[in-house]
Amino acid sequence: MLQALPGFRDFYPGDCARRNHVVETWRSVSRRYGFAEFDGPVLESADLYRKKNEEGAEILEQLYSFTDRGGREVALRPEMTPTLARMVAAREKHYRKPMKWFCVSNFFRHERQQKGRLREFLQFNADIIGESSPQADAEILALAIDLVRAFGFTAEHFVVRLSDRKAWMDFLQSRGCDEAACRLALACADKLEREPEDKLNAKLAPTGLSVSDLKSFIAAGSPEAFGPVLEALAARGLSGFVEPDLSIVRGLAYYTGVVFEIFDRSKNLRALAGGGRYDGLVKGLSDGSADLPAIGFGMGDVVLGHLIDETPAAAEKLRAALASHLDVFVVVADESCRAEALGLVQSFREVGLSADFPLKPAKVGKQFQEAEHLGARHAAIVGQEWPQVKLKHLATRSEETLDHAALAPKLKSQKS
RNA sequence: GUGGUCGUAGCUCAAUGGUAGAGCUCCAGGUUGUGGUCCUGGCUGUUGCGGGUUCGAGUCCCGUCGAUCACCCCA
Repeated sequence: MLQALPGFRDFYPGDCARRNHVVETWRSVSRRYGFAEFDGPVLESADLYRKKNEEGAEILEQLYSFTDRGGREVALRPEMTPTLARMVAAREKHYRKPMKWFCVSNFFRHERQQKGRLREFLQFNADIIGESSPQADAEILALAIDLVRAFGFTAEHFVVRLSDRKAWMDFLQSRGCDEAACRLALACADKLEREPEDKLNAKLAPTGLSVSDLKSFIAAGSPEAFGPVLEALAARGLSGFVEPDLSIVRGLAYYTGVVFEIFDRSKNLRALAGGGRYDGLVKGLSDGSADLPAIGFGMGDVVLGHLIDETPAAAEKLRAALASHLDVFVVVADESCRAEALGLVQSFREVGLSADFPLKPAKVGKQFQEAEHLGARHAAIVGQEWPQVKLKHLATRSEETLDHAALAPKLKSQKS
């Protein structure tokens, strides 16, 4: 039997409910922060991604690209930032600054899948464009923290590691590194925990630095630039979620200031989210037509899902959120009353209650079983008593008899 | 792209080279208009696919596809 492509997922009803819950959580927290949702096309010109990655970057290898029927080279989007930069550049003058935008979209990368990494995934992105102050940095960090907290995680489950590319560049330049040497040194700093010291020292040779130089810079701790950001987070009561950690450099070349990654405390998983300040990127991607400072981050659904599953508190919160809740199941106790039952079902649905009923004749006992399986709160029994109807509250097993016309208004008022 | 591990029912897994099984799910029943439990019965397999070794392969060998983990990389 044909199955889904490697790294692509089927969303059966349970998976879909889960995904929707994640998306709705992202959206509600973002709106609380005053961010506006946007989206762009799933398919873009391949040039959009080539422009940003001149030097044979991995991401171009991972592009789902093809030639469309019009002879254009196109690609499924592997990330949002180029699209965002394009959109911002096109209408930059129409929006007041700062622009606080977020999106929840699916992305595609043709790479070998493993834990926390698929070929198609959902990612939340949030950016503040047009504001360079540390207040914007703190706002983005606070959003990232509250986004994770909204799933039931606390400071014992995750941590935001905060670093600063500018501090790194200042340090490297003070040691005489040119641009290429800086890039090389940052790449090595990113691998300090993963590659043996002598190998890294060999790589670092052109920069005139050594592993111990990098380590002592990291050990020097928190640069002054963190001050305002940390204060703004402290004022929100969010200090406990952030740790200055200069060992975070992130792979991308375009970051210019604060960078951060969110990790689970057990460090079982790859980064839950990551981002930073990229003040030159909009200008670069728009060929100079718009020059705006920006900071943003992304959070994927795959690692987040793993962490939820591994954290009892979060898993329980998700389970509770997904518990099915049917307001009322209409039991057709007497088939001769099916028409009346249908009318009753419709009256529930028209006032906004969720209602279900058996599509074919079934014994009353089976119908109650069905009501249970569907997680119904009430059962309404339509039979010989019509126009009177018995209403049963399934959890308490209590019953009352009401006129059919009174049922929908009653349940509706109870619910609200 | 490189390497390790693993592919048996819808799901989770058994079966020394010797007749492919269990639990759960699902479906149907358990006679009068009331429940998640319980009882009975039933369905599903070219053991991922293709070769090979063997009297005989789910089991051993090769290939292939898929899954998974790591490397790489992480926008």
